[in-house]
Amino acid sequence: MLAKRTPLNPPHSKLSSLSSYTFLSQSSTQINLPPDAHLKFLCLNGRLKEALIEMSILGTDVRFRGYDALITECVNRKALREGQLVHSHMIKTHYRAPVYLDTRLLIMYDKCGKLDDAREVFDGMPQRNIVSWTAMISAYSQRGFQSLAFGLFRWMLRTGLFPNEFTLATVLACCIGHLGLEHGRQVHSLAIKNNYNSHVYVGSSLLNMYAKASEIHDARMVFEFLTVRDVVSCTSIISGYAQLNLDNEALEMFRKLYNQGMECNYVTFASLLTSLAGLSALEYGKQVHGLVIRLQLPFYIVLQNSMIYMYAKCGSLLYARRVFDYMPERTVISWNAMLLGYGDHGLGREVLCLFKSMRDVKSDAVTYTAVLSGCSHGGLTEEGLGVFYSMVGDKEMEPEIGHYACVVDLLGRAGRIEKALEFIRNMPFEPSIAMWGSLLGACRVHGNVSAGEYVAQKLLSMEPKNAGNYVILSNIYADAGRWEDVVKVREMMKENTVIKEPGKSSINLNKTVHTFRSGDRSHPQKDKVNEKVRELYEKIREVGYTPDLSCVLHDVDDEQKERILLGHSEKLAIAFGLMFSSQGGILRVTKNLRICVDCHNFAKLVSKVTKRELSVRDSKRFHLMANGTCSCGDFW
DNA sequence: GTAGGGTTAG
Repeated sequence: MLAKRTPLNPPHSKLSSLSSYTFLSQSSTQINLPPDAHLKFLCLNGRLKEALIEMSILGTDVRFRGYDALITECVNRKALREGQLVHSHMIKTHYRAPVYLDTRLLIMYDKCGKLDDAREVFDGMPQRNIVSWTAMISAYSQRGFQSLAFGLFRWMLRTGLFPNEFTLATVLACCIGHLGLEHGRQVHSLAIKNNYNSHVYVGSSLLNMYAKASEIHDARMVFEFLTVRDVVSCTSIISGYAQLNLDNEALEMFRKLYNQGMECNYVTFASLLTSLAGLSALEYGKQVHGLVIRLQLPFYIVLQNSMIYMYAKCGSLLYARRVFDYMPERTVISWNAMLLGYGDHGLGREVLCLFKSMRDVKSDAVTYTAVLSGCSHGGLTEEGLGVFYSMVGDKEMEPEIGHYACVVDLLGRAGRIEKALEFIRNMPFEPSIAMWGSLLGACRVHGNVSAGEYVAQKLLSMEPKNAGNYVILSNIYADAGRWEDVVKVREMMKENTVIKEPGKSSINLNKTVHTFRSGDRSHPQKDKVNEKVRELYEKIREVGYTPDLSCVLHDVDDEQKERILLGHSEKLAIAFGLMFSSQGGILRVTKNLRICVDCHNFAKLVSKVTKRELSVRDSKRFHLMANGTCSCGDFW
């Protein structure tokens, strides 16, 4: 109970020679405190000025400890004003600070958010050591000034100073992305030369640097060579996979390390949940949620955000919303994750309602992307356009190319294709692949052949190898009965040696992910599954299904085309789900590409004849199919 | 005294 103690003032003449002060506690018990502790006590109680008066009469050696104690307090409490007072006191009293104290001042300014003042201290230092350099490099790096940080590091090397493990870990963290990779490799060889390579801080910084530059094999190599692994290095490799969408690898890595007894914290789970979202692995997601509760991890916003995203991506909007509603505090990312979830499901009204209720946080570029694409997926054209023009009017948020792409999508979906083309002509960006791609889809839905040809020409010149674009153009010609042109599309495809990304669909049953590929011949149950597809095919033919042969661009007869269509991965996954799931529940299928028209028709009618709800998540959005109709309104 | 991993889109 130091708070109410009053220091006894010993005669000043004795101060400098004293190594401790005597205090009287409330209960009159005498205790001794060293002078730096006393100063700290004054500082803690808002009596900094008294502390500084006492400082003026202390001997040099004691003043060093006193200043150190005061600056430490200021750093801990991020007390800039007090820190500035201590600094000016040092100047006014002509105190010659050793390199240690100057470094502490530099750190104080940095921690109080005063980067320029930190640099001023750094520049004014008569001497600098490795700690001063590292602290300054770290200050720049942590505020995102990567090139300034790296420049300082190079300057340090030129002075002949050698980096320690702190410097290396810091500087590697600012070698981010492809541009940083070259620098990062040089720092890596420096680390090898100095035997810091397997240091756990340097190592995790290093493997993170490689992963962020998409060099995941190098990242893994660094991880394998670590002699000591801790929660950060383990999380780094998992999140490395997760950030590159290598979701299976992330999950496998987590499982392996978890079984080896790795320590997990909220960052580990946040990264893992991103991958589980990618895998639509709802059951695993729930298990992680349960584990987080069992471990009694506190409400870290980052983790809750990841949880919202996972539930939404796994089709459980109710759970996503529950997590969102229970959050004691939210960031813009929490709102964005929820908005994106509603948008993915085509719930435009919910998107707008949530957007209007945003409080305490400022919307960012992602918020607007989520709202605009949500309006588009929900068919709310005018509302979406209103949001876009409010952005244009609001000077604080300059629309980016992605926002313009959303508007093209909005107009296209509403059938206002000429308007969309005009919008593209007048916008301040070069049109992107995404814009032409969404317009081509609009031309198909609205049967606009001439615009479709124009758009396809633009798109194919930018992206000649993407098979999906040819398929949609073929659909457009087929719908118009222009069969000769369908043949031409097929020939164009051959000329361009198009590489078709293999279609893949998966379904989660009994806590196992079952994945099917187009024309799958390797699945152990393939015969039964094919039989089931055939059975469904016969049933839906009775309610009006005809196969859309324009979805097949192989040069084969119609019978063969039908066979190819029936082998599409989502049909296999749906059939498998119907065979092995319990009656009544919703079937959730995830596909890596955009669903084709034929599979879309197939799934809608299957939902009708089997009276089962189907959820197909493709690369664009969710399609919720029930009783023969789809939540996308046949537009995607 | 100085250090490493993280959540939302595309």
